[in-house]
Formats: sequence, C-alpha cells, structure tokens
Amino acid sequence: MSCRVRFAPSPTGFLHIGGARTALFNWLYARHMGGCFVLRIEDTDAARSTQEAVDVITEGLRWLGLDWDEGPVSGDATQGSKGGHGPYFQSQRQAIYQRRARELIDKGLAYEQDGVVRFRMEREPVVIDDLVVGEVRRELTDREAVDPNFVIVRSDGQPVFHLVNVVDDLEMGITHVIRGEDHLSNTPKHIALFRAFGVSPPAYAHIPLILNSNGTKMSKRDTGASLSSYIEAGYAPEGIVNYLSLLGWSPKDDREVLSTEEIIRLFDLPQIHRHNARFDVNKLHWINYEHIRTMPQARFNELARPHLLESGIDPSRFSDDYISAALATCKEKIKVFSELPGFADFYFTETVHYDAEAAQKQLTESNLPRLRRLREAMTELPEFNAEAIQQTFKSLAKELGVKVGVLVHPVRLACTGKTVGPSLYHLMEVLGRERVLHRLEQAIAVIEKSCPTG
RNA sequence: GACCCUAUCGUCUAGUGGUUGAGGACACCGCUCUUUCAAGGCGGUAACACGGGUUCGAAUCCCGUUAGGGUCGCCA
Repeated sequence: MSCRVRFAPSPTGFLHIGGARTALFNWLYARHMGGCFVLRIEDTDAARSTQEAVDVITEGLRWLGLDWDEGPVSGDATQGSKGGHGPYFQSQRQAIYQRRARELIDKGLAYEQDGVVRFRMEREPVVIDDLVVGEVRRELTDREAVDPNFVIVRSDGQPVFHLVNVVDDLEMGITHVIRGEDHLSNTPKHIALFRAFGVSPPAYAHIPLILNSNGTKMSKRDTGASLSSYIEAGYAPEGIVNYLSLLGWSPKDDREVLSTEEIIRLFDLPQIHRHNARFDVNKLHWINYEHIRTMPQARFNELARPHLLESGIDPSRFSDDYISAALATCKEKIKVFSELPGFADFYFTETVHYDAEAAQKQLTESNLPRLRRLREAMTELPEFNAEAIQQTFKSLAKELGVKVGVLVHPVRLACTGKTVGPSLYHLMEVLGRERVLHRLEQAIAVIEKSCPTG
C-alpha cells in the first residue's frame, strides 16, 4: 500500500518555522515514497480560525514549494477541496466526530459524566514502536495512575484534539504520522483510541524539535519563529528547504548544499536524528547564498521582483533586458534578497544620492582633474563595455601615476552614491554611457561648486 | 511531583567495538587574491558532559549522575 502522510496545522495566524519543517519532512517522505501528502486544517476552535489565518498556511506551503495532493484549494473553506477524503477542514467534520464519540459510548469504551464524554484509557503502560525514536515504553504518570481517563468531547459538545486527530487520521487512511517529538507523550492516548475503534494505529515517526540558538524552546514570540520573517528577509525557498532538511536529518555523506530533488531522493525516516537541533541563522545564510549564486538568472530575477516592488522600485518602467543585466551584476554579491534594493537602487533612479561621508572623502579638489579626464575618456570609448572601461581605468591610472583604486572610488560614488556595490566596470556598462556621463558631470559639478578655484 | 526523549568542536553533523593522535560544513582567526563589498583559494583554533561497569580493545554496549528538551487541560 502506498503511504499517506499529512500536515495538520491549526490556523493561528502564522506558520511556525518548526511547523514548516514538520510539513517539509512529511512532504519529503511522501515524494520520496511516491505517496500522498494531505493538508488538513485543524480548526476545531472556530473562533480562532479565519480565512486569513488559513491563507497564511497555504501561502507559506506554496512559497516553500510543498504542494499537497489532497486538502483545501485555498484558505476559503467554501471554495472546496481536492481529494476523496474530505472535507479537510475539521470545522466541517463535526458529524463524523459525534458519530465516532457515540460509537465509543455504545461500545462501553467511553462514558458521559458532568456533560463531557470521557474515554476509558487502559491502565497498562503503552509501547510505542517509533520509526525514529525506537521502542518507547510509556509508564503512567502519577496523575494518570489516579485517573487515566481523558475528555474527548467538551461540555459544549466540541470534540477535543486527541479525538479529532485520531478520527481524521483513521478516516483519511493516514499510514505514517510524522510529527514533532512534543507529541510523543500523547501517543499512548492516540494508540488507545485507534484500538478502541478496532483498527491498528498508523506508524509513528516523532522528529526532534527546533530550538532557539541558545537552546531554549522556540516559542511564537521568539524572533525567527515565523516562516514569514524569512520570506520577508528575502531568503530563497530552495535555501530554506535545504537548511530545514538538515535540521534533524542528514544525507550522511558530508554534503550540505542540496537541491530539493536531491533531498527527495535521499530522504528517509531512519536517517532522522533523535536529538533536538538549534536554529543557526548563520548557516541558513550561507546555504541560502549558495543557492542564490548558482540559480538560473531567470529564477534570481523572479525572486528579486517582490523585493524591488516592496522598496518602491517599479521594474515595469525598465526593459526586461536592462533589469536582467542589472540584476546579473548583483547575483553573486547578495546573500538575501532584502539586500537588493539598498544594493542596486541606483540602476532604477534618476538622481543619485551620495553617501555623505564618502562624498566628503571622494568629491575633492584633487579628484576633479581625474574625473574630468575620465569623463573625456569615457566619451571617446569606441565600445562602452566592461572590458574596455577596465582597460581605460588601468591606462589612465598609469598615465596619472595613481593606483586604479584612486579612480575607482570617486567614480563608484558618482555612479551609485555608495561605497559598496556590484563590480564597477560591469555596473557602468549596464548603466550605459549616457547615464554614466551624466552622473560623472553631476559629481564634477558638485566639486566645482564647493571648490571655486578648481 | 510523575512520565518520556536526548547528550561528538560555539552551531549543524560524520562516526553503529579496533583502518580515529575523532572527519566535514557554518561561524571565528590568520594569509592570499582583488575596482568597493563580498565571494574564492590556502592554513589555523576548537568536541566524544561526568562517574562506574562489560571487553584484549568503547565516542560507539550497559548502569548511574548531571544537563537540556518534551508531556501530564473541557489548548492544539
């Protein structure tokens, strides 16, 4: 039988990075095995569930590239779903839970008391045969020794997590439950419930948790706990997927930078670790850069676009060729896309705003003749390309008896307003002769104004 | 308080009784390259939590201690 796994988040308004990793591991397993990945929305708490909150989940998964075979089409519960095991919103499955609770009462395995329905939990220790953790024999806690039974339907008629989770996994034919290790202690309850319904429980794989860099539990409030913070920071989906896959799993061959296709091929449950992993944003940064610098230019442009728009740059005002050429000079320089606007805005603005400190240092009287001479040389260049520009800088530096850097710094400032940026010669080629000459003249004018004697 | 899981460089990890004076990556520190900033190249610092066993031999197996994490809800 083909495997069926699921990701069952509750719509809290954001997607936890640990939740995203759980979704990823489920998805990887499904894709590796050729199985089915189900998305189920655990919105039993109707008050907390809004369409926006569900959209955060579906959009987060889509951004990561984790497509689901069954589940809601969108965050709008009325918009339908795909797959033959729906509905995939728990809020629409109330009748099923009531029927199942009734079944347990009828079998004498649950009973009503004080308006709630309680499940008769067995008193014996439960053995969990976990695919990751191994065989775990769970003894009763002191409270459970007093009363092992637990509530499955609240006094207001709403079913609780343990019931709905098991009923849905049962009815949806889930074969492997891959979830955070925080659920390991709940698993005896779930196993007992499956048995009460007369079926074998699914296989369990409890994956280690992601901790903060200081080793503490990552809670909702912690910075970096939300997937959206990484989307906004401009990480590439393939970088996040790669990094997340390495948290608690290893290909065991010393490779770190892997494409999603490779991870799918190599991924399997036995290679998952038992111990928690701390989130190391440095390594994420590095892996992300490795993906960014090697991705096709078209993919780079695609990921860059929202960040340009975000910063007020409208790419539609420029030709595709110009944008692509401009972005190509940034491709091996930036590590996250949020750096892009600050790095390359000069390509898309008419006026250049000089960095004040650099202007004081570079727009000086002694640089005035050099800039004049450069402007002249740039005007005369037969071909305005990076190689020719570089040659001109070199020969001019020699002629003037200065290092190339002496020319490079003021010209970079004139063209970009900054002290850092893409390769100067390439950036000048992309800008084009007309813009470069204009910006050189601007810089010259600034110096002339402040140094009348020049 | 009870129960469960875990323990190799700062971090992520390789390692499943001997080929390991413990390998890789990130980070860090040098050097180098260089039109800025990065990147790249070369080199370096850095770990088997502790204590008992088992064994000819233990990072690897067992027990304990300590530490970290998790669970014990009419939250999910």
